[in-house]
Amino acid sequence: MLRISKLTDYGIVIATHLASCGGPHPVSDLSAETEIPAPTVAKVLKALARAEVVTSQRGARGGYQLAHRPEDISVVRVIEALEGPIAVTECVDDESVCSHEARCNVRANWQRINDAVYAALDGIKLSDMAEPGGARLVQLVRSAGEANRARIGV
Amino acid sequence: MLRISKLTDYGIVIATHLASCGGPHPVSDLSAETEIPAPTVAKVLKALARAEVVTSQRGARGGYQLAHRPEDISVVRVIEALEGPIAVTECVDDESVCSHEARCNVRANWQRINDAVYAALDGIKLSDMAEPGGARLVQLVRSAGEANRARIGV
DNA sequence: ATAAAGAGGACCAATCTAGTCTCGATTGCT
DNA sequence: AGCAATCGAGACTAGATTGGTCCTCTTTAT
Ligand code: SF4
Ligand code: SF4
Repeated sequence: MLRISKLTDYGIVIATHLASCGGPHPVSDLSAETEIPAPTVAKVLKALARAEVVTSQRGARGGYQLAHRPEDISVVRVIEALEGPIAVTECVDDESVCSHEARCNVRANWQRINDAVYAALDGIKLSDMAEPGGARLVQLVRSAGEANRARIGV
Repeated sequence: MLRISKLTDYGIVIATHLASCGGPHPVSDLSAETEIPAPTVAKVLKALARAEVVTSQRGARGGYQLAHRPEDISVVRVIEALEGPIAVTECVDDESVCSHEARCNVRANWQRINDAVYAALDGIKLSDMAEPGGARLVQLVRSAGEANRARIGV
């Protein structure tokens, strides 16, 4: 598990699609192109628009397009737009409080892990997701592996 | 979001606690020491025992203890024991299938991201969680940040 | 004016989660 | 042998979350 919600997943798929084709796309087109039901596409895009990940144009010949360049939008932006701040544990989230916070001694470490996950996802931009090869992503995975090996080597 | 479940969190807390004190601990003790309700502690430990993260000893003066050395158990072991394989998206999971898999063009990239997350979490051992300072964890976070910066620099 | 689009939000069914409880099987101790 | 401590398996519930649909209203190009 440790899964992003399905709607968030759709958000990435749609945003990535928008990254590859320019101009404003109405929901109907995006639904056809991504094979995701139109009402769902609409729901996702409304959330993305509120978070200013995409911009909308109403009326005839309107639709959605990215609010910034694909290389300036990270997957974190999309995830946070759809399911709130990244927080692997409850104590890391500002909104909620865990009743054990006061005397939990793994809390500080979770904060660090959360930062690491955030940084990793923030390093991945929509432009990276748009290339099927994912050349840049390979770098990232390798870095994570190195961190792992470095740790073991200590 | 992108949160581990609360039971999993407890699993880490309990396992980390076991990492710092040796001998077999009965549920009642662990409950008192971690301030987690006993039935819940029991539920978590049963799952961990099934996954062979901890071993159990029944009868009087029995209890639970780690099945391996703390430095040989990563947080991934605990997470997977409690909520199944790490799978940020549906398509990465072997069990379930996403209906878009055939023509989804971000799928391959999610697989890479998933690998990165897995590697990062696998690099963190219970022994790391047990030190409040988390000296080794700093390394990891730094690595992730570097990967990010490297990516931007490209 | 009209038709094409998005905005906002209500709504529902299905699933998942957290947590409790009961009963039965082991096992050390005396 | 008997007893009390302790784990094992799993049923069960209430509440939260998720995925998905639908309706009404506003905006805007032509
Ligand atoms: S304070 Fe401890 S128990 Fe509470 S959410 Fe954080 S890590 Fe988990
Ligand atoms: S195949 Fe595409 S839409 Fe389906 S789970 Fe994977 S990334 Fe998401």
